[in-house]
Amino acid sequence: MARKTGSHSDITGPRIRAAALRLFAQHGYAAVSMRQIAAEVGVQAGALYLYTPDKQTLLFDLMDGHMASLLAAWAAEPKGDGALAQLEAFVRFHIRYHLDRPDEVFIAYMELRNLSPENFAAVEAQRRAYEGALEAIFVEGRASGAMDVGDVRLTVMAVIAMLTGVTTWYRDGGRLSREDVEAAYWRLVRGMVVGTPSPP
Amino acid sequence: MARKTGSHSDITGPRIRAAALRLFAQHGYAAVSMRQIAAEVGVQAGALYLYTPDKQTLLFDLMDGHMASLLAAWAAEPKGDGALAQLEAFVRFHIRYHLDRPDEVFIAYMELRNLSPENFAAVEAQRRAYEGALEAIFVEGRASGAMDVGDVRLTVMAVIAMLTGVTTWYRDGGRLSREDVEAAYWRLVRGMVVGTPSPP
DNA sequence: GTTTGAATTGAACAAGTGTTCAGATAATAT
DNA sequence: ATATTATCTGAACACTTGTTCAATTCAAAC
Repeated sequence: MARKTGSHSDITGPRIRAAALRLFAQHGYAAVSMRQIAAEVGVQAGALYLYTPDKQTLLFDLMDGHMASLLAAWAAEPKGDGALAQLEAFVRFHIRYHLDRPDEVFIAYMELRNLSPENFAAVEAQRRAYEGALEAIFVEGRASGAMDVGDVRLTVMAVIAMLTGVTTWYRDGGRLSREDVEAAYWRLVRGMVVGTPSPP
Repeated sequence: MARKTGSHSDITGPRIRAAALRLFAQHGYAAVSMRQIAAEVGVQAGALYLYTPDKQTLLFDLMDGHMASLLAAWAAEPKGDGALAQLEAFVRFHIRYHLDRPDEVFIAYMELRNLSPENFAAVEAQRRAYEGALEAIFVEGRASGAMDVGDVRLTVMAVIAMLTGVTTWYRDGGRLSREDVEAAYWRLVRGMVVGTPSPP
């Protein structure tokens, strides 16, 4: 036997990416075999190569697609006026977007070392572009006097690490709602950049 | 030929752990073979099994040992009086300790999914104990009125994620000294928990 | 100098790896 | 109903995987 009934290229392609995403996130790129991905889709391993040239490209497409979507979504986000309003928008956007895509986020932060040098450079460039968006907000906030930012680069890295970490502990249906979480993180970030009353 | 000249059990054991640590951190547990570890030590793959029952235990020992050392080091750290002083001690300790052991930290946060269920539970318990140390500081800080902490658990996770993230970007000999970094992060954390002047 | 025992080799095992491809099948176009 | 083509199978390729173990070698004890 060969081709299954109801098989279509435009349905199998996305299913392969979805299966790879799930399995890579759960077990890690190196620990997942092409045969496992194929089994999840209900297809033989050879069929995967109709949709991806190799395993490495499969990983790269997932990460590259995720970063591109992230940048596009932030570009399309309504930002409000003033640096503080933009910072709040960034914080809430980042949390919302990341909580909606835990597998993509996990892969994008964990599988960088499994990318070939060229693929790594491409993903890294997108990551820096995203960090640049937050950096621009801090620069403007400092210029306008709305914020008291110390080292901009360090603050960017600190805030992003803090926000992204939400995916490691937040679970839907838990003690806190997503709105609770957004508000709590915004309160923390706000405290980080609006000068404290009197340093000791 | 068999046994090499100058080979000793008490020298090979640590060298195996060191090689495994380095390779696991660089390429990931699943991507590193026992033969690669053996080659790094200058020994045949079979010899590794004099020092570890299997690959999984090798990983677990590294992670378990790291968490145990971390807890012991924090317990031995001079903490000072008052919740704010203890928080500063925690921040500085965490950064210093983690910057000194980038490979251990990387493994402890990235290879959890490669642990067997029992081993995972053991490491997770130690992680929770460490988080508990920070949680206790926040609880005391709130009780004494020295801090304005919202959700304690969320704040614990946020601060630890933020601090641990320092290992992803800090490089010795770069623009900032370790003292700069410690001071900058402490400033940020302080702002997160000492009430801001006037919420909008 | 001989015996003893720990440390290590090197080969073997069965299973799994990513990838290729000729051939088989089913949907589509005629 | 027939021909065409995109889709998928199943087997094969050469190689790597974690782990075991009899045989070998070296260092220390006597």
